[in-house]
Amino acid sequence: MIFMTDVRWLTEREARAWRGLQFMQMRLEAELARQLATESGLSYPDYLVLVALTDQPDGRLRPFELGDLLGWEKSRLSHHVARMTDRGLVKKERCTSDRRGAFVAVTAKGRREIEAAAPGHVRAVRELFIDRLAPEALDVIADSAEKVLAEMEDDRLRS
Amino acid sequence: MIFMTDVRWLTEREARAWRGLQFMQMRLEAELARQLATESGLSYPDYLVLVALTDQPDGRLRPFELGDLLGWEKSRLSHHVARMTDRGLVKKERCTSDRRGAFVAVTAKGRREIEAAAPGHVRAVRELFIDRLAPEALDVIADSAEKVLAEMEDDRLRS
DNA sequence: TGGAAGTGGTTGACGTGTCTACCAACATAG
DNA sequence: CTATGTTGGTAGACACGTCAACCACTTCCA
Repeated sequence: MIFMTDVRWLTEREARAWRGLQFMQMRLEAELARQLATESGLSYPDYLVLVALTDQPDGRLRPFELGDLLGWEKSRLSHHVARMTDRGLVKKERCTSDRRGAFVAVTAKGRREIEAAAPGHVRAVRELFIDRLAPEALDVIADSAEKVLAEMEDDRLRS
Repeated sequence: MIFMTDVRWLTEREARAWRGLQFMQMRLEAELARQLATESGLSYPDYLVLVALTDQPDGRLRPFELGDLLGWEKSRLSHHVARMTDRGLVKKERCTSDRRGAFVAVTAKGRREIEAAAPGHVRAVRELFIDRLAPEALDVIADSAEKVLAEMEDDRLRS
């Protein structure tokens, strides 16, 4: 039986990291979303989908591959792809090898829009985040993220 | 005129930090939200609101103060408080000194629910994040977040 | 003092994300 | 071959977040 007194509350030092991270992330996402929305017709999720698709040689992916790449659940992906299809940014194609399946493919319009949006987005990521931190700090952040993600993955497999 | 060739794309080192951070944050938020939802009746936003209110001596705040504390826009706050009011977690009170204004106050039920939810949430934050990183890494993260946030604030004031 | 500008807060419409349930096709063990 | 479980994907209901418009009150200054 676990009692409340067993809880190890966060120390001031720990809380500073946790709250800081939460706040930074919230502000960064909001600012980047705003920037994308005003300088292009894309939302941040749209952008991520189009990056993943245009990284492929044939500009298309099976939905489950795209979902794994982005870390999205299949339902979310399905909804989002439907909205993007309505706006003509992507289209669906039949999959001949598995009749359940499909492909999500970037359209010409999708390519035009992401090529227009990418420079401004990358510039914003630099100005807001990358160029404000020392390379060593970026390495610590990258190492930390990989560690945390790897251990979450371990947990998932063990359960 | 800015040409695409002027864009300084992210180096592999920079992209590792940026993508890692994004992914970690996404997974952490999802996992914490899931944990809160299953072990209590609260969503993550509910939790944040209740923490802010119960931190106050009188358990209440003006909506704009609460919004500043959480970094939320007033519209978001208004919507969320309305939903929480419907569920009896908070209630609104009149503000006598400014007749436009109001207070958002925790109810007894709200207190009970957050006291029940907090230990599990803090335990999850520790298990998923805090306890998996060295204190020095946490300090670097805290410093980085404060730097990024401070410079965003500077930008905001300058513009 | 009266009107314009600013502040506190709400609302509605709409895009987004999650959960649950569901259908169709595949894989495979008997 | 067929029953059973698994995988790929969709659909609806609902919670959440943003934007723009709005109302009510306050502030301030001509």
